[in-house]
Amino acid sequence: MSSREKHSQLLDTAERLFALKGFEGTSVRDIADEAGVNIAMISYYFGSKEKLMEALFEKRIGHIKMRVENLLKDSSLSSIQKVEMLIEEYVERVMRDKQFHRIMVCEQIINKNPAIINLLKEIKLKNASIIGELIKDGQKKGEFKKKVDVVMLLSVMVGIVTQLMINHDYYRDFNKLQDTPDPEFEKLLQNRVSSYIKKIFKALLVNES
Amino acid sequence: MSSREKHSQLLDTAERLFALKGFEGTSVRDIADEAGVNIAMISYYFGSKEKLMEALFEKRIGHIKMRVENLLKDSSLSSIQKVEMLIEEYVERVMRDKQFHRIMVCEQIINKNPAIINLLKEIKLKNASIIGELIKDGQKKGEFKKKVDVVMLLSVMVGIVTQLMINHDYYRDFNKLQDTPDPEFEKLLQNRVSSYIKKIFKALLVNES
Amino acid sequence: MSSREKHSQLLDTAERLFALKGFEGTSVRDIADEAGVNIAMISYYFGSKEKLMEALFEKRIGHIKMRVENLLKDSSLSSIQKVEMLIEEYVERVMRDKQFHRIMVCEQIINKNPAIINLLKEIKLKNASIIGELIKDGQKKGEFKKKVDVVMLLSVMVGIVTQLMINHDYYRDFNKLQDTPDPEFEKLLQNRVSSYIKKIFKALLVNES
Amino acid sequence: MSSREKHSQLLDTAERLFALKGFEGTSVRDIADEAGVNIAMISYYFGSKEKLMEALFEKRIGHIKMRVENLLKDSSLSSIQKVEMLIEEYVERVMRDKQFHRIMVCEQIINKNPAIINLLKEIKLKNASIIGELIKDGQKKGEFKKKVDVVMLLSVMVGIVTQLMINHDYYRDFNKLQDTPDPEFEKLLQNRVSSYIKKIFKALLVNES
DNA sequence: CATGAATGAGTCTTCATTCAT
DNA sequence: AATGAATGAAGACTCATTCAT
Repeated sequence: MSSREKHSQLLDTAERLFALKGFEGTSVRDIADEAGVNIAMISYYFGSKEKLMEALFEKRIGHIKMRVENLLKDSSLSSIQKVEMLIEEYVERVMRDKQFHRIMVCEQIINKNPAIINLLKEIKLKNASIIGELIKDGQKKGEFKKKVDVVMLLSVMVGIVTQLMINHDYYRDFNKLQDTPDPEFEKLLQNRVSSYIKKIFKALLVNES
Repeated sequence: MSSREKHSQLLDTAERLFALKGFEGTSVRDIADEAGVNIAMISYYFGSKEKLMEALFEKRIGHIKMRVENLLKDSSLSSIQKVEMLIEEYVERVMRDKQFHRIMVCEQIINKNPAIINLLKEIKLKNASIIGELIKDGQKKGEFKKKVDVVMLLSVMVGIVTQLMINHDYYRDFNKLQDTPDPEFEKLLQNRVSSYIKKIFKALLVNES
Repeated sequence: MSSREKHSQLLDTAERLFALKGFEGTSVRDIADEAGVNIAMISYYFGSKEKLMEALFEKRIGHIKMRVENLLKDSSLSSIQKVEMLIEEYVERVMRDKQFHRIMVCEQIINKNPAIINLLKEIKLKNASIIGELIKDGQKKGEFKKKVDVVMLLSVMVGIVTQLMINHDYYRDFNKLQDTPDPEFEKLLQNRVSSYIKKIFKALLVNES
Repeated sequence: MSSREKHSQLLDTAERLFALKGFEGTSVRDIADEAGVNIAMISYYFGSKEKLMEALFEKRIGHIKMRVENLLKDSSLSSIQKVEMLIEEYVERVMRDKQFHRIMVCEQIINKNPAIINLLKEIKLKNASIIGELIKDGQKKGEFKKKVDVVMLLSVMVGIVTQLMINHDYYRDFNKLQDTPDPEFEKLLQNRVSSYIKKIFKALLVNES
């Protein structure tokens, strides 16, 4: 196993275990053992357990950033179409990176590590401003309502997705979808969540006329 | 300090610290010290740190149960009114018991303690069935749409409230409400969240006609 | 073994091992094992390895303080007699507490622990001022020379005693005193050191007339 | 940086850090980093951390040897003059190589490394025999007293110098010499120490008549 | 019934050294 | 000859729990 591979193996294992047992509930020994790597490598590569966590956030945080630069420029799309694409992308991303999203939720609640808190604050502000731009654009075009609470809107989207990630298995049980194969259920849930959020956003954003 | 008082003091302190630093991040010594109680009392009263957590859940879990028994029977209210009252009550409850709600979110994600997991599953099923009844009632009366995804609906409500609890301070900053006094801001946020969820529920539930 | 005994046993063992292998060269496990005490007791009793060291200093530091309050008041003694008694007492004390004195010398040189550095500075200043008083008294009485460098004088005494403590075995070998029994040699060395320092002090202090 | 330079750089840095933090308190990584040299070089060049220390002693130990070969032969000088020159040289040497002297004192006290202990024993014996010769010479010439305790005499010199090296800053403070520039104070202290030791040696050695 | 004292297992981290290149 | 990467051992310390009183 090469240096790069070990590095990456450690990050992956850490992500899995942090999501499963929490940061404090996971020992560096657990991570090293499961990654098949010497325990000292964690300090060697990352400096400390905390820094390992930060490295994990830095690796994954790009996945959280709204990638809408191109979207914003595309004049062939209506504002609501842009918003819908954004929702789809976000839902897909969270469902794909469930483990990291779980870690992130807990970390926001417990907020101990200042480096991570800052990283998240930064991301949130950036996302809010991007969405804000998109909405202003829609307002100019007369597509969207005049008064829109951006943070509330984002909280709606993020909250719903997060909650359904948490209720993932429970949703399956309650709706008697245990026999649906995993990937199919994932797709189904993802679509439902997407379409729900879109519906909600329409109700909250679009001028009814 | 009497036995009852110590017991209660320990639970309160544990709740505060678990919400602040997480379960694993909080030591029984921290709890005992801050509660002004001998460390051995935690094992003595509750059996173990895990059992203390379970006791906390058992104490607070009533707060999570939807209290709709009376609501359901009241024939003077329309279904949508009942739903709105339910939303208001839930939002108020979460915002009041923020600390416990924080703990609960993390515990659902990390899910290590089976006793708690079962407790939560039970609660969720019960809540879903109660809401299910309410909705069926509304459907019979023709107020609500035919097809309603109950778990999705609950996830929308819970997700939004949770996310705004997490974003509490960030929401304040972003909307330049730092100067609004604490209790006033709490009330404001609570109202906004309530009215948003109500609006969303209407859009998802009510027959447009 | 009672609590007090363990406490004391740890201090004694620590003193022995610190004198033998230095502070950094001694592990808390070494100390605990040799003291026949659980390793966790060191943190439990003292807080940390450093605090254990500080406790050791606080216990022994009284031994270093010049105990001359009574001496100073005694008007039946001449100033030079007082100085001689002081020397005797100091030499005896250092030779008795060799282990601690060894630790102290190293700690002054390496000076890492600020608490100990301050303790030592304080002691040094106090000792210097006490000796200063004694000397001023002798000067008033015309017994001592006008110009006396107090710190230099103390350094002479402390330096000589320390050096002979260090050269203890070597002195024995060089002077072919291997066959002299331990306690006898100790006494002999102590007397020689005392009388040497007295002689030197006389030469440095007393008015030749 | 050439091989020689790295070698030398490592020795210098080690000397500085050992004097500052002690042998055990200094890690090979510290040394290598501060020397700007790869960590592996220490084992590579010297074999081990202990061997590095030994190399340091071998490099510096010449500085400790009394250099009196020429002095002894010079018939134009009186014995007491020779002794005085020797004292001056020694004081100057210690004050110049303070760092190494600090290390040496600690190493004598802790005595863990047998190689170094032997080296020091050898040096001490040699120094004692050289001084012994000088004294015997003075005795033959009738300049010195009959009975002289050589090791005691050396201990007096070494002890005083060492103690003033340790009390360096404290001496400055106590005598309100903080404003005297560094090199000037060094010179001043060196002169005072020299003259004190000379005075003492005279009192102990020279026949009063 | 209540508790101060005690403990062994576990935590993260650092260490000097070695090895493959 | 020289080194970046790697490692097992050891470091100090904290933990939840237990037990004698």
